Amino acid sequence: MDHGRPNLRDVAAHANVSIATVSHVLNGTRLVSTATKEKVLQAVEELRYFRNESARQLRVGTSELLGVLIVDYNPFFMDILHGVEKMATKQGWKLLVASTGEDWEAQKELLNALISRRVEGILLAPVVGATKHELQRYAKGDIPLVFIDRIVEGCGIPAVTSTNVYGAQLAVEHLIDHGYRKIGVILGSLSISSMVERKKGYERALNNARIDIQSECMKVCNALSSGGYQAINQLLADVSDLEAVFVTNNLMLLGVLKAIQERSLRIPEDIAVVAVDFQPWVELIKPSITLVSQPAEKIGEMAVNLLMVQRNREPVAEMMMKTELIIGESCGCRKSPVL
Amino acid sequence: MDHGRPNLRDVAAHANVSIATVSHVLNGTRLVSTATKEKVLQAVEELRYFRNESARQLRVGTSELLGVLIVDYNPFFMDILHGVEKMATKQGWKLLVASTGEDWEAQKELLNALISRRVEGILLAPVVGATKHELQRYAKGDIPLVFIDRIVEGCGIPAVTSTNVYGAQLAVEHLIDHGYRKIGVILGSLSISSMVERKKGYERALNNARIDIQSECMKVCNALSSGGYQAINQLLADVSDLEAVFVTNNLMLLGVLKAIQERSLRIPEDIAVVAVDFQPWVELIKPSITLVSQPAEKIGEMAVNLLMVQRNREPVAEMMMKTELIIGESCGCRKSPVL
DNA sequence: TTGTAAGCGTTATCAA
DNA sequence: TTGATAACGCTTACAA
Repeated sequence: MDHGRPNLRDVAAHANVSIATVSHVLNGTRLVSTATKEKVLQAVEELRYFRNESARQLRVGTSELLGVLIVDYNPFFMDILHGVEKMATKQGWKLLVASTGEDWEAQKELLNALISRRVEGILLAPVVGATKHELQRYAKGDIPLVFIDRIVEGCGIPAVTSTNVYGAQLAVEHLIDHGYRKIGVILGSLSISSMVERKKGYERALNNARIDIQSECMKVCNALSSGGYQAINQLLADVSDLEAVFVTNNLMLLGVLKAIQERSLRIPEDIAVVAVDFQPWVELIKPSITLVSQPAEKIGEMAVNLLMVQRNREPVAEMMMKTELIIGESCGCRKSPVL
Repeated sequence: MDHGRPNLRDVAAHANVSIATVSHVLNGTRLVSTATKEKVLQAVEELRYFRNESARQLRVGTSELLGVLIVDYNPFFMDILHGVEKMATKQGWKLLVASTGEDWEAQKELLNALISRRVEGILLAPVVGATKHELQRYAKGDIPLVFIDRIVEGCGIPAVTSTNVYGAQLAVEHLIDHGYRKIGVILGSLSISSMVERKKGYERALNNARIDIQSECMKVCNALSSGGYQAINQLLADVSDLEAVFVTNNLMLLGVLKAIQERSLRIPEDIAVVAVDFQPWVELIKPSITLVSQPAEKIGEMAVNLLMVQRNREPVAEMMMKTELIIGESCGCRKSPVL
């Protein structure tokens, strides 16, 4: 019931041709004389005809929609979305976007909605609580699924992530090179693979340097600005001789810096800081923040590529994008003065 | 052709009931004995049945999709999207999101795609070059359209914006109250209503204070960080005795601050700064930036509300959300020290 | 309490 | 170069 909208039949009648001819003109799917072609196009214009996609989809089976489930609308996922849209557009696909808000039930409902719409593929940042078993059911379906940013191991779903362990290790080793020994780390929920990996990188760096890992140096909080704020305050309370801190995402960094400013601590003299995720604003902070940067946009692009590979029934696995350590001054390095 | 997927008929056969019964069970649309209900549900489970939305939509006419066309994936539109999703979810709608990248042709193509999918409504940040005439055609259709953030006047399309003129005026008047007379303004393209309005606010403030408006104090640039960077440099070159600058969005502010840092200018002693759009990071800048803040999330929520009002065929017009001046130190105000 | 069947607007296979 | 027509999978009047 397409509320009074013209359909192919209306256009056909208006142009005095058959319904099939109109369809073929619109799709360029067979030769039509220029005369009738023009008649049809004019009728389309006059009646303001717009094809009913759901009818087309029902007949032909392709939705030309890409489902993207992110966690929330934060800058990191925005960069990913940008990359995703760029690649999706090349296929003529549009984006069905939703945020799960780290809620497993919401994610389930959204996955079902996407499957019901027969999207061409699903990009998913799996949510805390996502269990292997339940996700495997979705992997079994004929809609290709690719994890972004995070992973749930052992459910055979390919993923695009970044070299989190290595990046974290690099960052913490850099702190160690500066001579710091009491190094704290602020982590989001450890049910999320990326956080587990960053923790592992932190531990490796300390182990390699034969520094004891102390549980009070490790704070787990909600991965938001507010969490970072609380965590750094706890860290400073619990570890009196804290020299440096590794902050594992951009949102938490905001809270950490806020708390440090409130306490009038100097960076890096009183406390050195290294964090994860580059965002343009960090260049403005004084001293500039040393960061492990992930190529978020590239992650988005690769995820769509991986999806396409998977649709061709080729075997695919995890793909890790290279992180990079961007040296600022917050670690203790001195920047050469600007000319 | 739903590639080997089970459909209602399969489920019905598997449960030994009619196709109608299955449909009714799934939709709770008529009384079914608990016995058969269970049989059906089990069949659904066993066959992993997922309703084909396009078939439902074809039959019933509703897509339960909301089209959202933003300009790009920047923090301001993210906040809007967050609000939009919140309200859309209450209706059970999903979001079809795309960015126009300020490209009129892309916007046209995207609008057509949304209409073809029979979305329940369209939220649109109209693009530079969007002419009244062409947009009116879309307004005539039966899909409700609401402008967000920006407006194209005289095409009878309702909009949710913010009090840009007033906000800008307030900001510039605040600078004037500090005694500044040489006040520059950095604007994005003037084909965008919000920028025109902020310009108007700037001019009003100067006029009210009987300050001459000088064309070299007004720089128009692309509304990105790079644009802000170039614009402030030009401004400083052209106006040797510049005292203050009003920056009309958050992205441009980034570039402006970067240039100011590079030149080692002090804020507010050498140049005072007031800008538009609050983002969390500005709290970390020293001195803190004085800002006109727009309630971006609320704009998104209201836009969906307006859409619904419009669907009920009630008359609707423009709706302006209140901006707020957040006083920082960059204008010359002294903040009381933190306890 | 359940079943039958028409029809939503396309595309694509025949046939002319 | 064009037309008639059978699906696609669902909802929903109407029957039983």
